[in-house]
Amino acid sequence: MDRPRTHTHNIERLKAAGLRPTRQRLALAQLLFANGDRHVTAEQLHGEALEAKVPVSLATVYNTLHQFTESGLLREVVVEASRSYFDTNTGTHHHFFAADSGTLMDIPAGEITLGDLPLPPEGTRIDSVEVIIRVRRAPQTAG
Amino acid sequence: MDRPRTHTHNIERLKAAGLRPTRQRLALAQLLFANGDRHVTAEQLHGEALEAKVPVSLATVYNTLHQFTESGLLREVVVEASRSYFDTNTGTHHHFFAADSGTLMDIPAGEITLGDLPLPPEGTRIDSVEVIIRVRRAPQTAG
DNA sequence: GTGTTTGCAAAGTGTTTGCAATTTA
DNA sequence: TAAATTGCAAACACTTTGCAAACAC
Repeated sequence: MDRPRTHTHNIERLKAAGLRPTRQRLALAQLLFANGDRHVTAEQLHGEALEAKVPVSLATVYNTLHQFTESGLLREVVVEASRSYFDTNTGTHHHFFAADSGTLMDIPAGEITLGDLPLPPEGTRIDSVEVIIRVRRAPQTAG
Repeated sequence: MDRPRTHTHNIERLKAAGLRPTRQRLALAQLLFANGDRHVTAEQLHGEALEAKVPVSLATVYNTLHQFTESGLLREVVVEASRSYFDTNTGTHHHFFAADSGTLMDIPAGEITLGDLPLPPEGTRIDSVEVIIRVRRAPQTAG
């Protein structure tokens, strides 16, 4: 009972998304939404759930991440061919990605100015625009 | 002998990259670089090679794509969590991506204006900046 | 000849799926 | 109780790897 507000909030959140607030989904929502914006992989979240003494199967974590994404609670970010990242920030924004460490960092939309966009190919319309700035450990500031 | 120039060119290209111009690598280079900019997946390229009566194993296609990428002959584009795309255009540019059809299209760097970029996180430096514009089949121009 | 490259088939990774048991409403 | 959800384990797609045979120089 030490965080009734967040708990209640998450129940609302799930209900609003049309998802039954099950023990597993609530626990995952807790991990995802309790502390601000996060970027997680399925494995990561699964690990955290187990640490938090919430036994959830990896399959359920995957299912839940996808359900959350479909409901607009999460956004999927594709930066690595191998892993999928899920971002709790669903608004328009961009990312720094450090392949070294597998770390994603948000860049608020306002920090990048995009001029006019080119017209999309015939018969299509723009769905989203994302800027990915790949960074690497700086060897040294100077030689 | 119907395209000695391209053939020779590709031999040079491979040698310059420090790769032995083997039958397989030459054939793949032919498919990749003969007709302007391309975006291919390993499976696609493998299929094309077989069609062109050049028996290459999928493993070799993967190896070759990676060797080409390491040598700077190709660039890898990450837009889908499942597949890897390889782009023969290694210069700075951006992409339209139609998830529907799995189609990637180049956007010349000049067609997108990026204002000042935010400072990269402490201890890192910017490696690349890419804009991905996701598009979808337009339902209709108007309702 | 000698070292590189190929190709097969097996192994690996992250992810998805089928289905019985469990849980929610 | 009916319908949704879970979890296991098996199945999956894509990719990588080990090693003997084939090839390039």
